[in-house]
Amino acid sequence: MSLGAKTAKPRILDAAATAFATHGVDQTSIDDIARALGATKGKIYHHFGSKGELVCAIRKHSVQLTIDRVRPYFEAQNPPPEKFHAMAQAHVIAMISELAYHRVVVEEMRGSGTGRITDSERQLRVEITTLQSEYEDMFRNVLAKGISSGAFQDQDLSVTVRSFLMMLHAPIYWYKARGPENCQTIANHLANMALGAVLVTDSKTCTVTHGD
Amino acid sequence: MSLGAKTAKPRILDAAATAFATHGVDQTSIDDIARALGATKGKIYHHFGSKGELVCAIRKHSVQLTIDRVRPYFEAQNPPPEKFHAMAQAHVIAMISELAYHRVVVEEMRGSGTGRITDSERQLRVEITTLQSEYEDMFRNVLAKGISSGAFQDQDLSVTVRSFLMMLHAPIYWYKARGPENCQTIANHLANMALGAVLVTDSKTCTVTHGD
DNA sequence: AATGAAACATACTCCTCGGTATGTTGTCAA
DNA sequence: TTGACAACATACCGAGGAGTATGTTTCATT
Repeated sequence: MSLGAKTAKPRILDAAATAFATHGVDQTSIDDIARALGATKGKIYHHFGSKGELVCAIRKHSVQLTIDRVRPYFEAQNPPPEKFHAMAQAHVIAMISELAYHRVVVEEMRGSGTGRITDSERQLRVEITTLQSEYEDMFRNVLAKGISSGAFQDQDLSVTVRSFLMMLHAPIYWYKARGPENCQTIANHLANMALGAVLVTDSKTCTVTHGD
Repeated sequence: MSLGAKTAKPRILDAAATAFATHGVDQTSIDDIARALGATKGKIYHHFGSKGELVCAIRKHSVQLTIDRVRPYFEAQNPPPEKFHAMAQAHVIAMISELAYHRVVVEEMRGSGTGRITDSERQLRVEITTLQSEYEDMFRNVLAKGISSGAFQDQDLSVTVRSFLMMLHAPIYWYKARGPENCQTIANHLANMALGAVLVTDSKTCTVTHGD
């Protein structure tokens, strides 16, 4: 298993992610997904224990995909600003490239899902949280080094990370494919904004000197 | 009506917003909200035609609250950077101050709600869209002037606005009240980041452009 | 006092949807 | 050939919840 040809499981994930991203998780029934697959509930429940497990599998896949795209730039030997910019750019490209999967993640950001959760779902939840921490830590690391070097502003790391990551998530809500080059443009645009958001700038220290 | 004492309608809105924000819209039944009010469905359905109408009312109120808080700073006579910073700060304070209402808005960002929509709900939807456009236009305006004056980067306005607004929404997901002064700190932090994201900075001109 | 409407409470309908139990088909090993 | 198991399809159940129909109380009006 897991060779070139797509087996049933990933195909289900794709269909589910697309449906969830389009109409929302709660508005999408298992039958809807099955119909999109040209199959029935039986197929889905044969591979996934519950709807919650399906959602979790999508979330995990989303985070994993993002990590895979960003990590190479994290491990490169560059000064913090360049490294940060490259990572941010990779993040946006990830968002755009697998739009459906990442949309589901954002929708489930509030907390609990369907109330009753199975054991394997609890397991998945932990793995997801771990992966997310691992991911955020990469950015935390770059930011910390940038702050030490004096390139980045010295402010609360948690707030900073969560904030600009939120900004880099933005394309999820409004991106419409308009050519592959458009994707690079947007990614660069957002990466620039994110970099500007964390950089120390002289024009900032002199412009906003009036107290609040 | 509409004097100091809260009438039934706003009280319902408050309870609904709180419940929706806590457990999610779809996971919250009308009975749940009624129970939180110490009442029954009858009360709610007497004041609102459907669950969708209730959600829309919350969304509209959320946008209106935000506009009311930001507009004063928009109308002040300041150079774009200062004005932008003040507006961003006001936005964050709005998010934090009426957390529940704004959470509902973000959750409903994907598009359609409950499938079947009544007439008055359709009406509300239009009003909400109008208000949102009006709100975004304030930022568009400031940005445009800042670009003309050379203070802000000349990039796609729509992308820029939606992106940093997303960042200013971030507290919705993680803010926990820890004193009133903490609110100001966070608001200033995020406003600084947003400003940095749009400002022209010399250190940024050496942006990286590796291929992908 | 009589009346009507507003402001709810109660009781019920109806349908969706997650989950399950069971039937059917293909495949592969012994 | 025949079991045995994976990989589904079909049929069904049961709970929860949106919406409604109708009763009940309060209150202002005439």
